[in-house]
Amino acid sequence: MRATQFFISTQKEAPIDAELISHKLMIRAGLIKKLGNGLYSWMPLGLRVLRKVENIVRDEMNKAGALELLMPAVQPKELWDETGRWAVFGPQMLKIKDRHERDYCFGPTHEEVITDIVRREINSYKQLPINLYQIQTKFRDEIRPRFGVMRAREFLMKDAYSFHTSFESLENTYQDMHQAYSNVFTRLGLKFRAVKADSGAIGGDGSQEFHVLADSGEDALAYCENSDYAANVELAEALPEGKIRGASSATIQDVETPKQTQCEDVAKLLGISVTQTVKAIALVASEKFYLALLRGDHNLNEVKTGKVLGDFRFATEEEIRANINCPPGFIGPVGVNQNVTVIADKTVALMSDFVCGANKPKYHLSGVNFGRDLPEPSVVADLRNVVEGDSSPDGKGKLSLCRGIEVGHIFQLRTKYAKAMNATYLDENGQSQVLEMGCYGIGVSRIVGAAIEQGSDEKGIIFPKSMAPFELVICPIGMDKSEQVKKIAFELYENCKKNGIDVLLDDRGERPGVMFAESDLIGIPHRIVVGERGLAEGKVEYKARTSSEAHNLLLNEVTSFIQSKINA
RNA sequence: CGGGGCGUAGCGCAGCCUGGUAGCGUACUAGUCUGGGGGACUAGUGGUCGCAGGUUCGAAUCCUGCCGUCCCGACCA
Repeated sequence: MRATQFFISTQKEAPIDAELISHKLMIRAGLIKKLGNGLYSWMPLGLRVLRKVENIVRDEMNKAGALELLMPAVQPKELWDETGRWAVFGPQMLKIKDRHERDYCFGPTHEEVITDIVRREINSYKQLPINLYQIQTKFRDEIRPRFGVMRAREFLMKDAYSFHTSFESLENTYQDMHQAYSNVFTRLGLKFRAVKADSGAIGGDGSQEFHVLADSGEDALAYCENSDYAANVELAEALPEGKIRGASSATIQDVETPKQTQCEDVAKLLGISVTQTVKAIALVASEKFYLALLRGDHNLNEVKTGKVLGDFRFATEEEIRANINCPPGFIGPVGVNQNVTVIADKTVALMSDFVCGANKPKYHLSGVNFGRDLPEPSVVADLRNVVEGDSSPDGKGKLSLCRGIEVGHIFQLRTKYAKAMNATYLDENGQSQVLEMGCYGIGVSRIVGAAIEQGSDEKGIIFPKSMAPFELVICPIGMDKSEQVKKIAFELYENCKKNGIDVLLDDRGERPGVMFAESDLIGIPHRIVVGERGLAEGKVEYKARTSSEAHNLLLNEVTSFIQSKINA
């Protein structure tokens, strides 16, 4: 591609509303343009990157035996009523009406549509298993779109759906998809990790997420250094230390804590470890008032808590005062009335001689013990987020934490959708059976942002070679002054093209600084500079995007050298 | 949806408090000089100051409402 026949529109300054480095650089490099909240146009340069990602995803899906199809983006309400998800998805689904006032949505996902296709077309066990996928635009009316294409409302997704006669068959395909996903992210050149995950609104039984590792990621991940255990913190099991509660030795007493409302401050005042304190979090679920007990240094895990209480919310200050007659900051589980249900994290349940709120302003209690000073908690469950150093649930060491960007998610849906939509087949015995189902998503457009989070420097984007918009840029210097430079640059360009190199010839006649700054900004991995200086010796200059040093190449070795770099 | 901020040229901003000629940087156009890391100079193009009301002789500026957008909390590829 010649730059004069292409469209490059870089900016020196990033828009003020861009927070993440990837968002800033994608705007500055002119890969995307914002149209509205969570809506982005992919400019020709950005689309080249997106297509490269898409093609790798497609290739690996095909290799794994999945079949590509394309379903409508707009879907009728009736299908969603069959599974009850018209209501469940709620405002996240963009609902629209046609001219006849019929209800439709712009598809946020396609379980219903694919299940409808399969129940009509698949009748026999002989046709199974089958794995169908598409790469298509989705729309989810996110509560808070942000970070450019990382959390856009409209985005490009690869979604695959498999159907089976047995759970065993589903597990096989699930493993195949797991491998295919690993292949995709490896080929893309990304540092990633597969983790156990919560299934969320999609539902089903087992699920795993694939995360690109980045400090800016929105998800916290826990993993074990000594084993392959890894899970989203939403799900990662938090084990208590030890198995039995220590004996009580202290007597319960009031301690004055005039200003200390947080466990850390109380611990500091008393000169004890924060791990000897217990915090009580007031929650309301189904109109009932709960106190959730956590160790002072632990945090409530809302996904886990939701599994215990169902839909819940934090209590308001008024509700707290009404139920325990005490302002927040000094509340605790001792001496509460019958309206209050105390639930405890597993770690708390094993604590003895602990410190907690006294249910009167400016006081805490120390030396508190279950069974003696207050009843055993009504429920003991895993309610907290794991922290660095917790024991790994597989018993093989300690957990570490890192952050990730979710770029893929695979689910074993089992019969959730097939049952709701009556998707059946006839087995070998002529019996009607419900289909087993799996589904597998990759956020194609998100991957571009995630890759930039992993690869950039002060000059701009450092794309992995798999996704760079061009593999090579040729920068002729003083092209309009030197016929020789121009001639050689064009010859090199033609030669590279002939050899299958994805090359950009910067024939705009820009000054060298501009060409260098822009090609670095957009992340082209390899650069050849053609100038009179080098040509006098029959040489051109090569520099890698990631290297600070350049070196000379003989003209006749350029294409083979670049090819070796690209294939390395 | 709750809390906070911001809407002035493609992008980044000043002007608003104290009402009276709409400005700066960058980008863009033309020319000259330049020519190995976003170069210099000169001359230009480009804005119904988010929208609608109101106050006023006069509103980017003051008041009211609406809309958009961003940040902090609950969703997801």
